[in-house]
Amino acid sequence: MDKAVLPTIEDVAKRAQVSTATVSRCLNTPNRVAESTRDKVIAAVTELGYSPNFGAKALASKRTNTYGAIIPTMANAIFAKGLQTFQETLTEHGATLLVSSSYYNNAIEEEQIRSMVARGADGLLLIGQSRSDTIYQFLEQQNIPVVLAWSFDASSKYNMVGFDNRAASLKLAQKAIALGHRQFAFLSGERENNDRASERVKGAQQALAAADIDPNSMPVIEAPYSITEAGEAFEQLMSSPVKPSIVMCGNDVQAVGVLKKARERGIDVPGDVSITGFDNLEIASVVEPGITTVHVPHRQMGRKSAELLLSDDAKAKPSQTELQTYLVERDSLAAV
Amino acid sequence: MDKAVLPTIEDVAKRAQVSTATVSRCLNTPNRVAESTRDKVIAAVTELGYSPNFGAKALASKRTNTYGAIIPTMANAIFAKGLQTFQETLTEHGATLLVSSSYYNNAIEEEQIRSMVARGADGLLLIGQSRSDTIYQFLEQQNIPVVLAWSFDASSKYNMVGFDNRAASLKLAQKAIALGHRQFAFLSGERENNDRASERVKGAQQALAAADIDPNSMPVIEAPYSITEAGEAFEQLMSSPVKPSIVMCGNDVQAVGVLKKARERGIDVPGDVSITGFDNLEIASVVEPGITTVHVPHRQMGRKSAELLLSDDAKAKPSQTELQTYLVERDSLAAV
DNA sequence: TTGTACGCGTTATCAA
DNA sequence: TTGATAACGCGTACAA
Repeated sequence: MDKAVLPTIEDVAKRAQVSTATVSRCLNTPNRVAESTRDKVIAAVTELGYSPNFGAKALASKRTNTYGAIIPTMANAIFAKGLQTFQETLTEHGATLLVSSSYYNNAIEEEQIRSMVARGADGLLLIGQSRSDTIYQFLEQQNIPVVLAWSFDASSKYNMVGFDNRAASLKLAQKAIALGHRQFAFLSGERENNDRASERVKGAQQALAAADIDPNSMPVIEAPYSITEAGEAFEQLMSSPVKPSIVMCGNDVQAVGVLKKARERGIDVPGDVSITGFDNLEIASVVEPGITTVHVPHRQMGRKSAELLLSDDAKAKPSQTELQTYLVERDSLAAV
Repeated sequence: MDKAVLPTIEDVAKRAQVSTATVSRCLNTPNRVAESTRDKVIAAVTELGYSPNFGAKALASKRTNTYGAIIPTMANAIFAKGLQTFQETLTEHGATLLVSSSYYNNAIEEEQIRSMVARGADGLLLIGQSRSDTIYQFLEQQNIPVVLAWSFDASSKYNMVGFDNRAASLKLAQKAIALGHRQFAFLSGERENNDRASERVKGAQQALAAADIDPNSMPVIEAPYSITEAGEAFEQLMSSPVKPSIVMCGNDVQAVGVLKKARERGIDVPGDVSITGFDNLEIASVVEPGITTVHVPHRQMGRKSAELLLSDDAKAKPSQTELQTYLVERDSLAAV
């Protein structure tokens, strides 16, 4: 069976006895059409089951009404959750979502950006701000609205919807210091090209410095955001001559990995060592003990990003929206 | 600043001193072009930074090289994981992914399907098989290749890449029966328009019947796939006069919710009650005790679905691919 | 192997 | 408020 021949705008025009221009106006700017003719056209449209050809529309209008999101990976729940509301908001406004992933790799991300632009994306959601000048230039040349999310920088020349990773991590570290911790270790995500990860480490270092603890006394070790690899990193950390009283983790997945490994090794949490996470994923709330962490408004970020992209403001002067985080205290962090 | 004027195929043609037809051939069927001219064209393309206009290409070729996935929600990790590999596979083949979500609602899904078709999707990934005849007819009329995933039905007239939910659940129930359980309860996801959920319940019922246990002795209660709501459902289940020795859950999220609530109520797992999950998410492996569950090949499903859609087979005779599941035994299920 | 020329289905400009 | 018509940029017969 051949692909059924779909009705075109011309078929509708003939049936409604108007011009194609009128049909087009009916669909796009209905208030510029007399009600009587509008009714005729709408009738013809429904009778024929007409729906405008996407390619033709894109070609003529130079807009696709689709927006792209390039995230490190959907397998990380924080991005999946944010993406979900991003898509919801787009859908509410009749727009469509294109998705691809960068695997925390700048070169791949750059490729995806170019590909999405070539696909006619009307705007882009990107994560964080560390990428090459080349690609920023490219985006400016193409004049594609962009929103950078999950990070925040008030002085950025781009649209941002995010939160202050450093400040949040600093607050968490201060809490630990107040509980008497002095010997810190940080299990971070890979920091190259990941400003969220590096800011979280810096926040902890800053808290230590402010409390007159040498920031260099805190070993920083990197591992992927995976339960097993975080567990291995934890063993490495604990095999050091001076054992930490607290291990701060780059996110909740790592924290849970550390907790699991600690359990296997008979290390009591928080008796022998305290653990903190980041993100406030469900997983942090169901383990025993619950992970003390930072709540991040992932869903809000998705929504605000979409709204910004859909508004015309995104093309005008850049806007920075800072969202708030807060501490979630559970039992994995205790007084030393 | 206006949107920069992008180079067209004509600009490339002039620069390379060939016709636009040759440029087009160079890009789409390079083997039909002499190497020497090909080099000239490619040089011109890179010098100008040319990239074909998406709308024009779609209009002329009647293809968008874009595929749509409509899933219940990305917030459920199983779909996020499957979607991730689906997208990876598309990207490997130079195709792009459109995403939207149905919230387990048939009417919304139908709307999304129509929208994606209108957007020129070359193929669609859908979850499960329970939907209206109307929409199946629509898909056939439009002659859009479709793959139904996460379910399996060898007799389907559509492409399927999935697994036997009923058989997997049956196996799990049999294991429990072998361990001496007789008093079952089932905490299911909402079964309306969700064949995966209803098949899982049926599998358990079938196992009971086969063991001469009255399937009606197993209360079935529905709850959303959420930790807190599963916990509430569990309380309801435990307030019944005859308490179950085992609660089988529709998925791991529910199982974890039940476990958490049990802990709060001082109910020992598996001492007082056994729990089983479904999906083998990470979350099932990090709680204490670990959740006995069924491993589902989510990533494989994503990949196979994409491959099928990208191959021309998807348009030809429907193909059914059954993937295998297996039991993951942990400590939440024990002898009674 | 290459070029000419038309068609794809809309939107948008301009006149009426 | 409506209609005629020229773009929009590419693919692809068909011809050379």
